[in-house]
Parts: sequence; C-alpha cells; structure tokens
Amino acid sequence: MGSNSIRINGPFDMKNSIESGQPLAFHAEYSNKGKSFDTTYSTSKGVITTRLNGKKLSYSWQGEYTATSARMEITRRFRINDNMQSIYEKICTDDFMKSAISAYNGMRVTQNDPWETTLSFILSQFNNIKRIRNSVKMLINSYGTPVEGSDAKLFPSAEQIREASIKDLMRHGAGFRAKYIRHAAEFCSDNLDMNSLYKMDYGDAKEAIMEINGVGDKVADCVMLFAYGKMEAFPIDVWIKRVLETIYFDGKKKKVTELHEFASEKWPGMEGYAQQYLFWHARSMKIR
DNA sequence: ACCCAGGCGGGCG
DNA sequence: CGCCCGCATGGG
Repeated sequence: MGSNSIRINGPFDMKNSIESGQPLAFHAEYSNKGKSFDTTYSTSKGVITTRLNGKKLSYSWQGEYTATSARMEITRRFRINDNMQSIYEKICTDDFMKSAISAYNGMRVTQNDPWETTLSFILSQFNNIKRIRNSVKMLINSYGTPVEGSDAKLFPSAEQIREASIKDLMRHGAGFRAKYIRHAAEFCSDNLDMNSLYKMDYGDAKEAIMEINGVGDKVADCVMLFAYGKMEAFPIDVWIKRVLETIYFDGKKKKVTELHEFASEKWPGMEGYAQQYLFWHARSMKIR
C-alpha cells in the first residue's frame, strides 16, 4: 500500500482513454467528482486507484506493488510518456482525422497486460461493449484472488481461468466463446510465454498469438496494440471497415487486406493510434 | 417481439 | 485461398 503522484505533460483525456473500447473499458470503475476524475482498476498484481486533477495524476496502490512498480504500471498503462504532439503530426493526415483528434484530444492508446487483453478481446467477438464489461467483471469476481485490505479482486490469471469449466464460463456471459477462453487459458499457461512476445517484431508476435483458438486477425491486432504496444498494429472491426470505406473510398466495399495496406501507407508506424481515433470518432458519429 | 453486437473457425467450392 | 455460415446471450 502506498501513494504518490505524477505530473502529466501534454494533453491527457483519461475519461476517453478508458471509455474508448480498450481493455480498461471492460472492468475499470470511474467517475467525475467535481473537477477531478477518479479511477479504480484491478491488475494481475493488485488494485490501482487514481485521481486526475488538472495536470496532476495522484495514485495509490494495494497488493504486490512497490513504489517503483506501481509507478511503472500507471506510466505504462496510460502511456504517460507518449509525445502526443509528435503522434498527432503523424496521424493528422486529413479533415476527418483532424476532427477526430480535436474531439478526443489527449485520448491515449493504453497498454495493458497481455493475458488481460487476450481474454478481453476473445470475449469481444460478435458481442457488445456493455456485455463484454459484464462478463469481464463477473470473471474477476468469480476467479480473481481477493486483495488484502480491499473488497476488490485481482484480475484472474490464465492458470485460474483454466480451472473453470466451460459451463461456468458460459454462465459468466462468455456464451459460445467459453471454449475459446478455456483453450486460451490452457495455451497461455502451458505453451506460450506471453512475455517473450515483447521482443518479437510485430509480424512474428501476431503469428504467435494467433495460435490461440479464438484469436484471429482482428483480436490479434488488438493484443499487439493494447498489450504489446506495437503501434503498427491496426485492428479492423466493422466500425473501422465502415469508416474507412465511407471516408476514404467513397462508400465502396474494400477487403480487409486492402484496408491494412491502406493504413500502413497512410499512417506508417502509427497505425494503432490512428485506428483508436478513427474507431472512437466513427462510433460517436454513428457511421454505418 | 425482434435485431444486433470491436469475429471466429470450419466447411465448402 | 476466398467466401459463407452458425454461433450464446442480453441490451436496446
């Protein structure tokens, strides 16, 4: 247990960083209190509580954290050290991107735990955000280890999830994805050292994670981006497909492979950030 | 009541 | 390889 604070440089919109369909959207608790914004979320090691007030991000931790590791967790999770001006220079390529950046100025791509991200985005397939959130929270409450001095629980490990029966996972809202989750939990605890993917390049790491049954092209890209911080990853879901076709291809249908090529040529090395702004802006504008 | 959801694997041509 | 289909379930 302890607390400290970080001074934020550059624009930082914590609310949209959490709400914008990234892993924290699926289990973090958050609220506006006056002019400050409060957040609490479970990790594999403890519980992190933050309060953003202007440029000051105060935080406290419980569980297996030291002052150093807690600071690293927060810095990494919200990509505090990202140079947003430099990122915006790369992705502000046209009027649509300009309006997206303007609407969500300071929204970060977050960088989350690999297992947490894999589990969350397997659940996301053919699902909606509210339901994904209910499922993830149920899984935390049912399988997570209690945290001393808190009523919260740790984010459950792959080793803990693999002990669940398919039926139990289905009862927790996983539906037909239950078998994928079980396989992922077994694969990630037996056959895959998830930490080894950090040092692989994007293509190799994506290929490795796609060995999990239930992880295809889109979910793999989400894991590459939201866990491993590989900024060339460009997850293409229905929203991204529609918004690209609408804005850049005059409404004409394009194949996913063509859209990947388009993104890598338009936002080289920063596709992930472009995707996050496209996604959240497209959803708010209900582009269908 | 009815439709749909940040896709995926499997089966087929 | 590309296309098409079914899929558990609950929120809107």
